Amino acid sequence: MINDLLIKNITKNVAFSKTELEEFTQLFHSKSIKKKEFLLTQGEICKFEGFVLEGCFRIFIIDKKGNENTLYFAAKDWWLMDIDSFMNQIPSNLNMQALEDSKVLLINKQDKIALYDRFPKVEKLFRIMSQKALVSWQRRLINNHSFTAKERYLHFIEKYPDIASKLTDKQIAGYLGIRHEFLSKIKRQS
Amino acid sequence: MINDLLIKNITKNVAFSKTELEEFTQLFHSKSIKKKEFLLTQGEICKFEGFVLEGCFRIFIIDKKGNENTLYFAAKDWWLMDIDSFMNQIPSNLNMQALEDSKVLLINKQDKIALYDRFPKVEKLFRIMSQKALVSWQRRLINNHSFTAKERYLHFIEKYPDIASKLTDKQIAGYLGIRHEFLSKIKRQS
DNA sequence: TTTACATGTTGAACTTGTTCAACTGTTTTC
DNA sequence: GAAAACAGTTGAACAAGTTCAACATGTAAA
Repeated sequence: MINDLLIKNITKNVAFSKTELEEFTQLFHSKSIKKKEFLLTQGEICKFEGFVLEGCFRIFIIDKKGNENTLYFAAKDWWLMDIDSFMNQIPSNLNMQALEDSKVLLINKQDKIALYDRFPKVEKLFRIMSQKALVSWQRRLINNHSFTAKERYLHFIEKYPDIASKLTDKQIAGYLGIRHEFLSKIKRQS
Repeated sequence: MINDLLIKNITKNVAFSKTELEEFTQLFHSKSIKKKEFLLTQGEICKFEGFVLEGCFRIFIIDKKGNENTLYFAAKDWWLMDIDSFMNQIPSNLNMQALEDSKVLLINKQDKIALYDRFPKVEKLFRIMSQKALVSWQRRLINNHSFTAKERYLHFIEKYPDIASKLTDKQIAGYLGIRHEFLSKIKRQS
């Protein structure tokens, strides 16, 4: 079944009954995105929260200097959304691009609200998911402060080898917060 | 009333009835912390979630090089907690130090769980709070990647003048992710 | 299959930020 | 009120990371 991965993902955090899970997953609709195409581009309002079934996405911002700054990569079994744009219905700063042919499950705002209202446990689920994400963002900032680019690079390819293998060096550099020329120099010495 | 600030803070995000608010706030107990004393030190398990009534705290990590890396400052009307340590009852990496004589409201884990179970709206509240926090952590990481230390410094003192005025330059440097000697040089030129 | 365009590499000069040490000025503390 | 401890400043040498330009390589497209 197509929703197995989603069910497995959510029940890791909160227990749901079979019927609850059915109602839950029915509100998601699947969408295919071809390599290099965008699920969201900056300026648009983010009308969905998404869960990756297949493939991989790069979520990035283009900053004032024109650099592509990658917030995170969302591979299979990851969530992707612009919370700010979705919650407040304001234009997004984010771009979400498929790195390969991908498939996602999406839920729109009304259905998400309906889900929250129908099952308080969904609030708990997203509360827990957000708090876990918070912890990893805090860690990432500290890592950026305490480690050199080389250390961060080695840590990244060790921790996420599957994602790293799908990326160009430019994209990895955009995640590490360095220029790709410098990443090239780092790789030479290591 | 001592709890007015807390009530105002939570009702910004979720509406509660008067009786709900009473039950909610009753589970918090207040604690005074003298300047330079610690609400939490690394190695301890974080047994509380806290809300600052008065004063200001610095939440920092000591990294492998021995540098004090500040995650954030929590002034009046802010929450402070080590989510990871609190949720999973594991030793904390964080230190929470009062920058001046301070007063906090604390809730322990059992009471927090009781609160979640009693009022599903509390799940919503902390879900929303966490998601908002997530957005600002994402922004902060991007800012760290796209701006120089000088730009980050000027941005910080403009955005948080009240907090900045309570801090030593060493503490500000620890938040910006630079050495205090360099901050001194930045200030000279600006 | 050739063209065109992206990605990756390298070097040289440059900017940003670090390190260490010495010095000065301020708070604590006894 | 003196001594100790800490915060801030400065300079010089250094390391980390950027910029720009030139070239090489790979890859998508016509």
